[in-house]
Amino acid sequence: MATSNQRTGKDFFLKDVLDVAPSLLGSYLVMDTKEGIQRHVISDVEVYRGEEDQASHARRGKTPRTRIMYSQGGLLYVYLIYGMHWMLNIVTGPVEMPQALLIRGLKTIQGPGRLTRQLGINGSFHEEDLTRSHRIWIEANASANGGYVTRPRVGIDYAGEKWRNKPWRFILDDQ
DNA sequence: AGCAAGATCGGT
DNA sequence: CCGATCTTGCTG
Repeated sequence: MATSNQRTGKDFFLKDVLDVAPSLLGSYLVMDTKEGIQRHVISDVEVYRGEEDQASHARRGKTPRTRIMYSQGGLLYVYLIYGMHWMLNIVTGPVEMPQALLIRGLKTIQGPGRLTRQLGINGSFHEEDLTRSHRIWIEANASANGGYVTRPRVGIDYAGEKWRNKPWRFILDDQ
């Protein structure tokens, strides 16, 4: 019997970000564009977890910028860095627990700033709901291989030794 | 109001 | 290694 890929629902995003990260690897980031439906395999993600995490934007608590991270999982957190690169994040976990996953790479496009530019993701996607949006969502990949490696996160030297060294970057095997 | 820093990237 | 480019949040 033919089965089509199904949009990932709310429950998937309500888990702890450290559980969501490996299960997101291999899944499809799906976009509905003028050229039709595009599916990109997610291959590289990074975890930001709690106010204690000195690498996270939430380290200084709830501010206008970080308010989105305190939302229920399933929303997008999209922000501009260095005045030119849009960063694509997925909020995870329950309300009032600031967590997010930075999408660092797809199988076909490496680099968080490069992939948003190529896919046309910008500030208009901020706070978009992945479980309801008609232009962007996540689909499970039945043929995904579960293998991955972990590495320290990139570009967070300011976070101090304890947080700098957390192996919270998750990279799919066979890259 | 002013300022320093930043979850990056592309070119020397 | 360095500059681009602009938002954020802290300081005063």
